Amino acid sequence: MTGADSRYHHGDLSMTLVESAVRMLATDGDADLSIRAVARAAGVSSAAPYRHFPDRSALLAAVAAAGFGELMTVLRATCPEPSGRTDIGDLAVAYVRFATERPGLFRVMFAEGGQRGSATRREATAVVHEYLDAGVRRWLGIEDPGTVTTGLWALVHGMACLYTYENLEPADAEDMAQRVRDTVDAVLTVDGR
Amino acid sequence: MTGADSRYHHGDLSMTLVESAVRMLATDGDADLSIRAVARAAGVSSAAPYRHFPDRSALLAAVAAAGFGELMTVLRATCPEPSGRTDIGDLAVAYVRFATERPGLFRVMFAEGGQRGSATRREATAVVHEYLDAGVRRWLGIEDPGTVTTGLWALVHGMACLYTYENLEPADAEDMAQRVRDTVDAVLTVDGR
DNA sequence: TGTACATCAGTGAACGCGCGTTCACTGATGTAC
DNA sequence: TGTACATCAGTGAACGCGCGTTCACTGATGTAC
Repeated sequence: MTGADSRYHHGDLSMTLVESAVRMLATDGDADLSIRAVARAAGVSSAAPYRHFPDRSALLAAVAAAGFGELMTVLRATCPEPSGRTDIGDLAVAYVRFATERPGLFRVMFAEGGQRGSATRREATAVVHEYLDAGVRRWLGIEDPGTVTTGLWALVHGMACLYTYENLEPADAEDMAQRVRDTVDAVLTVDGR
Repeated sequence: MTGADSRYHHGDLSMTLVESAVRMLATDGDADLSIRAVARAAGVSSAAPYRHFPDRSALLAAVAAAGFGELMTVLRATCPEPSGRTDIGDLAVAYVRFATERPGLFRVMFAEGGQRGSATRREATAVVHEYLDAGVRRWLGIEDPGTVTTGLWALVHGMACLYTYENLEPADAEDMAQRVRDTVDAVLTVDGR
């Protein structure tokens, strides 16, 4: 996302800015990420970011993109090649944990970063979808599991939102992991056909 | 939420403010809902709201509460006593449609309105959960479907989020309704036990 | 019924603030010769 | 190798803005007598 910046002779400010923003969100999940505050955190003047981003929303988009990168790193580290129901459960836990541990970044990724439906955003979410889709395909052995994948993603994403914004009773990390697993299991074994 | 205000001799400003805020969110889903802007929309001075709400977050909380009221009205109108899989599908469609048609209100309800985990918020979401829980109980005929209910809610809420923020390809209302139904069906009939 | 009074919802001006963005600048860097 | 120059990332001051909140006020209302 911040590639092609290495030619800048004064270090890689655009990457530094994104990292500062991510750190701010880690410290305060409700942080507002103003250009000025991010510049301050990065130790540069408030005009400096404009050498790298045309405006505030471009910075937010870059932060969101970095967030999607981190999410994919976490998911792949959890399970490089998901292929069974246990893997799905592990991924669900990792996804929800990512959201609850980094609520600010999660918020920017899915609600604020970049204008809705921008190409960059679409690409980032497509990566998540394809990764999950491949896993579901291996798991169920069906050709095109698109709808199932969307459903599973929505299920996991929904839990992430509800837990992150404390619409479901909070629990410690271990407790939450178990609840997430139980919930996925419960939905997948409903006998409602 | 705005009860006990009828004693104000100058009309019911607190209700007017909430309604103005809801209308602003309907016009612009990304509206920021500042005290001043809401007061302006309601046709009063920017100090007037402070006679009814201690601060901005209290106004947001009232707007969120109104939103939950509207959501429940929509759900109950869709299906007063859900009891079968078709009903679940209808509710899913209604829920997602509510979110995509009123993205601003939806955002305030679940992400911004009132501090996270406040009692009011907890109560509002509990109403949603209990309504769904009763439906799932009638549908599956089991005593305590808590986990299934949570899962279904997360599934539906996840779709609402992903469609609202255009992380899933947008579609017209009818198309979306069909996709939502298909997605719920797909997840409920996965043979992964 | 009429009047004096207490209440209190709403006013309008003011406060201090942080914001996004622009602009002319400066000074470190890399390069052509 | 040394020098003059072009580049351009970062500066610091400034702009105009809308914000949340406070405050002394005013004037319509309801009520006690």
